[in-house]
Parts: sequence; structure tokens; C-alpha cells
Amino acid sequence: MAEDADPARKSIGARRNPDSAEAILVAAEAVLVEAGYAGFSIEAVARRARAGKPTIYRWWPSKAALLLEIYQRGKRVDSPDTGNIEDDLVGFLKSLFSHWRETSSGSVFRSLIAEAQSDPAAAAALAGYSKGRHSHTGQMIERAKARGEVAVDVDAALVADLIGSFAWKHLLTNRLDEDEATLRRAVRYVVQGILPQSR
Amino acid sequence: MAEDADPARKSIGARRNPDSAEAILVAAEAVLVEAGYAGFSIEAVARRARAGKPTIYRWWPSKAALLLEIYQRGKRVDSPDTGNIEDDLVGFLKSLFSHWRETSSGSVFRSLIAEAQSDPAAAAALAGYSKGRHSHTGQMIERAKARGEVAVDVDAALVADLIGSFAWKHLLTNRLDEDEATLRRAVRYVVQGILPQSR
DNA sequence: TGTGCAGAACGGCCCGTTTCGTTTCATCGC
DNA sequence: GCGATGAAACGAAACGGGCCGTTCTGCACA
Repeated sequence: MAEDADPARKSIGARRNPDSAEAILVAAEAVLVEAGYAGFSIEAVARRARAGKPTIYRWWPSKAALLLEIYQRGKRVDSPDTGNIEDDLVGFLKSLFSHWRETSSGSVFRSLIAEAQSDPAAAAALAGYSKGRHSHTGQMIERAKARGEVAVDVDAALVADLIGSFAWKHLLTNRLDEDEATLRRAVRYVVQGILPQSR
Repeated sequence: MAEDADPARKSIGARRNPDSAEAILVAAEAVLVEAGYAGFSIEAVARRARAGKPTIYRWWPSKAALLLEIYQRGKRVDSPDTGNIEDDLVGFLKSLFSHWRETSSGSVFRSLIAEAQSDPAAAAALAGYSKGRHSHTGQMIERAKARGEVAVDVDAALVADLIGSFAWKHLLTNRLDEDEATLRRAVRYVVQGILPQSR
């Protein structure tokens, strides 16, 4: 989706206009933030970007594809490696939630959830993204196992469930105002269950 | 929303046709199940119910209102009182999840989530419903506190978080195939944190 | 000369509303 | 009692408007 170069290019001619692609992505994000998911239409994005609809459809096959690229563009979540599983997880959650809270990513993500309920492609993309994040937190757990900090047979899905409970709250209330102490308590709650000595 | 009697009725005239209301609700559920959220339009519901669109708009101000009434109609979730907090919660979760799994309520609920991302009324209704369920599980905790089974200062929101993590999984994967053992393990995991002796 | 571009226009679906004529039914005069 | 009255709900059709996804045109550029 929207690669920088097309290796299968058949012949010469005009290349993709990067300014146009950029303008479309910026406009899409702006429309989503200002008008919400209800006002997020391809027409509106094209108007705002001063682009033609065919140009959008040429590069993004669906609204979901556009949403997903917006979400992934702004995405840069810390994945600290402090040598301590509790600090790792707290740092990761803090980064993820502030990312949802302080950028447009939160509303983009919620729009993607909505889109996934009617577009199977969006659902698949979302599932893939979720899987990737699981492997991300899974690596933290693996590192902790290698350090002997965590038993080798623990289920890393517990962390996914923890994120899920926060994500659910974010989805229902559109708020995610947990302070660090609350976050740390929740993480410790999970970590208690996977510390070797507690088993 | 769609009360049986209207105390503020100004004058005489034909009453609401209960057959029509019933047909609309049945048709709406059928459309949602067969065509999914993407195919769920007022037009489609009216066609299937052999009803006029104005009749639907007269009684349900929005798509969200219609969705919410469908969801609440089919809703009958057990709230057992076994005298044991762990059994209470496991029973409740089993009932809730089988309800999501085996009736149309699961897809109705997911559609409601999607609708809430673009319709503030749907978001408010959903938040209210969620609050009601929290007070529901909160009563279980209160009973456990009265029995001395649980410390008086525990946070009942832990149960809400537990439900949230399952709901999130259901939303992303459209599956909820937890067996009772898994459910019991999760409940025990939460209950461990609220039993007095573990504090 | 081939390609991407913006823009206009299309047929189609659904939106929410209005208008129409019909049916239902509590009320009131007889 | 009982039929006429009139308010209100009904199904059907049509409206103006928006967005859908697609096609076509003419220009810019390599």
C-alpha cells in the first residue's frame, strides 16, 4: 500500500506525485480529527487535499487502507529495555496511551475499529496489527524469561489482555486518563501472576 | 424509547400498532444478521418489515436507538447468587459470553460499538448500558463484602476490566471460545487480588 | 508517447423529510 | 347504544442531497 518505488513498473511516464500522496494523507487525518468518523468520506478527503477521487482510489483500495496508513504513519511507540519487566511494561503502556491520547492516533484507531465491523479487509488489517503488537510485548516477556525474571511457561497473552482492558475503556469512554501509579499497579498485578516465586 | 403507553398523550386517535413495531424489530435483527452492519440501513429494514420509513423514524430517532432496542430485547443474562464470589462471577461470565456467542446479540453489540463511533447518542446509550452492567457486577462484589468474603475497600472496577479484556478480544477476533476452565482461571486471577488474605 | 494528475460527470444507494390517501379508534352528540 | 367526527398512525411514493465507486477528458511531465 503506497510504496515509495514500484519494482514492477512496466515503462516510462510520469511517476507518482509524492506531494499529492502526502497531501491526501494529511487531509485525511485532518478530516478525521475535525469531522470525526461520520464525516470521514473519500469525497471530503479529496476536496480538502485538492485531489481527484480516482487518485485516492488508485493508491488506496478502500477507506480502511487509508485509515490504516494514517495510523501507522504517526506510530512510534517506545519499547524500552530496562532489564526489569515491570518497568518495561509500564514504559510501554505509558508510551502507547499517551500516543492514543495526545495524537490523532486514538481517534484513527477507533475509526478503524468501526470500519472493521463492516469491512472484512479492515478487520483483517486490524487483526494483523494486533498480532504484531502481541509479538512486541511477547518479546518483552521473552527477555524477562531469558533473565530468569519470569517462569518459562507463562502465558504472554496476559499482557495482551491487560492492554485489551484499557483499550476497551478507551473505546467506550474515549478517555484514558490513567496516571503512572494506576498503570504501575495494574502492571504489578499482572506481573505478580507471572513471577516464578508466586507460582 | 418506544414505551408501551404514552402518559403525555394529548388527544384521541389511532394507537401505535404493536404488530408493526414487532415486525420492524424482527426485521431489523434479521437484516443485521444476514447482511451485517454494512447492509443495515433503515431502508432495508423498512423493506423487509413491509413498513414505511416514516413509521420507523417516528418511533426510533436513529439507527442507534433501533440497535439498542434490539440488543436489550434479547438480553437475559443470569446473575447467579451462589454464596461464593468465584462461582457467581464464573456463572455470570458464562451466561454473558454464551449470550454473545449463541444469539444475535454479539453482532448487534459490535454494530452498536461501530455506530457509537459516529453517533454521540449511540455512544451515550452504550456508556449507560456499560454503567448498568458495572453496577450489576458491583452488586455481586457488595454481596461478597457483606459475607466477609472480600475486603470492604476493594475496587469493583477490576471485574469491569476483566469483562473489558474479553470484550476486546471478541471485538477484534469475533470469537469467544473460552471454556469454563479458562474462565475460572481468569476469575480466580482477579479474585486473588480482592480476597482479604491476599492483601 | 506513456503515465499520473485534477476535475467533471455518471448511475446507484441511502439518507432524513415531506406529502399523500387510508385505516384505526377514543370521544361526543344523538 | 350508536353512528359521525377528527386526531393520530399507517404504507407508499417522492423529494433534495450526499457519498459511493467508476469512467472519461484534457493537461503536465518525463
